[in-house]
Amino acid sequence: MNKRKKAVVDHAISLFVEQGIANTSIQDILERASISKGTFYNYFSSKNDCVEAILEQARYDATLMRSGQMLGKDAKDRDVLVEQITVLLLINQSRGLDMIYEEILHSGDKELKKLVLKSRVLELQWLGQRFIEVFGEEIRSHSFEAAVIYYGILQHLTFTGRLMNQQDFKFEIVIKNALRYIEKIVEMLMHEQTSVLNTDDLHKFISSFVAIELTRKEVVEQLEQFKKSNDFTKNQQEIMEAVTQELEQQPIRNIVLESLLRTMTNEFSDSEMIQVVKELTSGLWYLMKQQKL
Amino acid sequence: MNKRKKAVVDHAISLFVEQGIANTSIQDILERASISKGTFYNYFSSKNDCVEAILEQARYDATLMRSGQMLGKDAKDRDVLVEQITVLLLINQSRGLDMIYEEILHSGDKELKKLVLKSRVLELQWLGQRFIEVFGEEIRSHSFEAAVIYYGILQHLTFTGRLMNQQDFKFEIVIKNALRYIEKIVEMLMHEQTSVLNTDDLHKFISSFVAIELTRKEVVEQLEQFKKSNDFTKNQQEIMEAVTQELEQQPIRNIVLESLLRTMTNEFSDSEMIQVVKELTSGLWYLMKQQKL
DNA sequence: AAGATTTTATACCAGCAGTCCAATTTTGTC
DNA sequence: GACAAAATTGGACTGCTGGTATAAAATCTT
Repeated sequence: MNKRKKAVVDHAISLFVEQGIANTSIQDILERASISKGTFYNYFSSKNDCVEAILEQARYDATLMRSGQMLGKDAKDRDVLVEQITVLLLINQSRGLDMIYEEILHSGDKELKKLVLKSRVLELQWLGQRFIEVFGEEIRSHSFEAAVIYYGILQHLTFTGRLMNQQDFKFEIVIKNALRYIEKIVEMLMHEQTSVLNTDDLHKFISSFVAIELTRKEVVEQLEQFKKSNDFTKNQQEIMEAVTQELEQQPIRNIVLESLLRTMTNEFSDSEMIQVVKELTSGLWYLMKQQKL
Repeated sequence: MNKRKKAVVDHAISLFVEQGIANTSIQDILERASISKGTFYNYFSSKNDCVEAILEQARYDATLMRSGQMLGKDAKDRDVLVEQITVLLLINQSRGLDMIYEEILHSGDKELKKLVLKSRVLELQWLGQRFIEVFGEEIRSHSFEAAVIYYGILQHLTFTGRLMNQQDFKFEIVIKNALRYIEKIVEMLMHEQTSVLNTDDLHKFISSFVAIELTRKEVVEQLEQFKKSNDFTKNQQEIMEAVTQELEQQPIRNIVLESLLRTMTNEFSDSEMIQVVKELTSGLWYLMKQQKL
């Protein structure tokens, strides 16, 4: 993204945080960013487009940060999980993004809503996955519901804390406490089988956000398609080749595939294909974690 | 309220539920309600005023319903609590009010936000109070935090359930499950003293929503009213007298008043007046902390 | 220096909330 | 039923919004 464009985005964020998205007019943005209307509409096709750029940027930063964070650490370690959640909440809060998310999520705009919803579902899924890693494979069938409950506790407590403009409000404590609560709740969920979210609906739901309809074969085909084009760097070609190879193995070595996917995402991060690549990898990731590869 | 005005409110609600508040123009309301612009602005001074009327109406209905519900029932009975929460959620959902609440709460409009916030805080306080009745006096200091957590769980689960447009989503089950979760959580809260919400801030916060409009004079008058009744114990009469005296001093010695208020709340804790007394004391507490006495 | 691109500044459109007001209809009262 | 008071209508008007269009100026490329 252009340097100046990025500056506009930053100014827009600060305005949105200060007075909400709906209450911020484009005129406001123009004045704060010291640009003309023409320039704004040269960068963004609409106000929504500007918000989308913000969300995009945030999601990009978050995934980048999180993937770097786990490297070489124990997936079973609760403290690592706490740290991961903390970091995410902190960067969201420091930028005021969580309030923006909430506003969009409860506003009328369907396009933006879908975007935020998508990242939230992915977030919940990620958390559910991490719960499985930390609490054990046996909670798998309740992991998503646990994640939903966990976020509920977290969000309401922080929201109320912020409302009370409590100075000594410490994220880390809430995160840790809630984690211990959720541990007990998961126990009860398993012991008494009292799920609320129907698992069938759940899979349908998640799939509608993640490209679950992908099968291994389809991914391979798509990668073959890609490779025909010549617009790729050597690195990009090689990593695609490696992924294809791994996908054609039986059984697939998850650890290897995981590593390759991470690298592939990195390798394409500056490319225009990044969106497509991300959908592919997240689809594969989902299949892998669901053991459906 | 006028019959016709009520019809307008109902039409407005249906539109707000269908397409959100922000996305509903006054023109839309005029057309659906088959009235002219002049009439609308004869009823309401603004669009916000119309929304406020809706909220007012809802709050009125809710309190009416809830007060009738408890008559002659055991305050300690968990099933009664479940029933109370269920009824409230059901009427809110059936009218689509909860979505309206959420939209307002996460929108930019400060006036409406304050209104919704107020009813939500009162709601939380009520729930906390009921938790004390059901789970026992010893959880008092954690009751509000428990209420916050409870609502968090409830809201997130129902939100996600609705998102998945799950047909077999049963409120009652969520409410019951969450109640058992909260039981465990309260246990942990008490056992390990890991509150997140600072109690001092909490009192300030709640007080800012309850009985702000109280002035010192009004409190004194109300206490005088009380003292005319003979239904009080000697202790209760004496503490009321002491509070009155202190309030008539200039300047008021905060430390003394604080102490007296605490004692008064204690002394009335078993009385039916406890709610009124609490409103009085929290109002005073707020004034005191705001140095407006 | 010439040409391409970006930026600016402004005028313009339609839709919005809200005001104002004269004309009309409904309603209450005798 | 007559008549005054009150409620309702509907349109003109203001000022703001998001968004379009465009000619002139500034900046970048080569």
